[in-house]
Amino acid sequence: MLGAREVVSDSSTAEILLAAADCFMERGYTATSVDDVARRLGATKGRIYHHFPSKADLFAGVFEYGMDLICVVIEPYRNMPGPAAERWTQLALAHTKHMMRAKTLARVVWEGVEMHLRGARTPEQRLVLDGLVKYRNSYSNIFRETIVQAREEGDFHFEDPAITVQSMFMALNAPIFWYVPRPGEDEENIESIARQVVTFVYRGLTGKGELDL
Amino acid sequence: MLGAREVVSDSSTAEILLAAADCFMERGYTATSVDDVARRLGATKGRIYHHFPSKADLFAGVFEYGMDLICVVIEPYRNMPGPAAERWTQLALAHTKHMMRAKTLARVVWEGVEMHLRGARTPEQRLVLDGLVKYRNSYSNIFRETIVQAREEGDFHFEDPAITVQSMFMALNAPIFWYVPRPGEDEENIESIARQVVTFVYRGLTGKGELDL
DNA sequence: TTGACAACATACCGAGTAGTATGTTCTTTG
DNA sequence: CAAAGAACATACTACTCGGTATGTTGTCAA
Repeated sequence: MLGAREVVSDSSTAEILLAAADCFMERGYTATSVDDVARRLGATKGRIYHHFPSKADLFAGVFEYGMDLICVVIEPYRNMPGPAAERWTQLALAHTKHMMRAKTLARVVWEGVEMHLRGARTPEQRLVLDGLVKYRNSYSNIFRETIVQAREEGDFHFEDPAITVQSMFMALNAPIFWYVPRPGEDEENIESIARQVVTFVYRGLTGKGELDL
Repeated sequence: MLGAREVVSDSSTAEILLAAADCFMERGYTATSVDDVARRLGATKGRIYHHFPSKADLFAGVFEYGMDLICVVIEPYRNMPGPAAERWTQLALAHTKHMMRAKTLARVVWEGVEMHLRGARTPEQRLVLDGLVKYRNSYSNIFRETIVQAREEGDFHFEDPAITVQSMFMALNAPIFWYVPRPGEDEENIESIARQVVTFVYRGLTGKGELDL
């Protein structure tokens, strides 16, 4: 996607990406030094700069890796036949579960979007970020088209699609901020949480109740 | 709240807080230097360090200022008589509108919570952040108690209150990430957006529809 | 008038940090 | 087996940042 990088088949590069994801999640982009990532690898900067031209590109690599993963996760449901509302449910469930399973990568992607919204940065970093956010937008468009179609089919009800997609994603993504994996009871926990979160959003999309102000 | 600082009556200190809020929002905590804040003020570090012992305390000041403000905003509805569901609607509307009107401060508060969730930091910074997050939790407890009461009254339906409160707040806070104030048409815009967002969440809380998986 | 203190500005220090230039070792290929 | 390049490690530079120590100016009470 967007040129530059082939699929991460190199195992050394993949190892760097995972270590970088951990660091970026724990401290955030600016607070993470390249030396931090190297330390976590038991290596030195040399290794990282051999594979990535800059810290920004390392971050971009993690972002893209995270996006690639979640795209694979929801792929089976993208073109599912049947009502759009049911397709949305499967997409949302897969998405939300992945938010918890790959919490680290998900938060890096989040920070990437946040950084982009902040603006600023150097012109070249803008270009990189713009590309990444375009990737991210193509992902969110999958959901957008689905809920719009479900509205046309009479199952979902809302006014502005843009506002609705934002509200929806924020709620679905929420677990990446508070979910803490507990070894052992993980899988059933994830299932239960995802079900509750998706139910909440599903009701928000299907409900007809108006506010009496 | 939590000792240390009296109400911000000093105008110079207040000016510093607002400039700091702008900087923290634009670049984030770590990427914002004390010199950045000083530059925005047309001053130097000396002025800031005269009023705040450290960068962390400056951040804490902004956080506390932001929390003080939003507490004032929702105060009129805290003990509103009548059904909890209606009280929640008023609270949520006031909250969401404030997220857009005071977007800058709201995002600083957000980052404070995010920083706390990351853990790490020095022990003393932990103490400061812990206090701030306690403040923030007392705020979210207002909403928590309201929705639990509304459930007892039969208006809201959900399983785990913790999960529900998180999903709710994420959706209500969403505008701080994408709302961009447009001069002139602000107020009606804010009203419209807040109404749509709160309606979405309201339906999520009241709806009964189950997922068919 | 004067001394004391508040409210800053200026100058500086030590600790990082992104990035580079170069050395070293291992692997692959002709 | 030799030579070339990949995959790092080491050493270094230029720079930034949080924090402090100290200088300067205005204000105000005695």
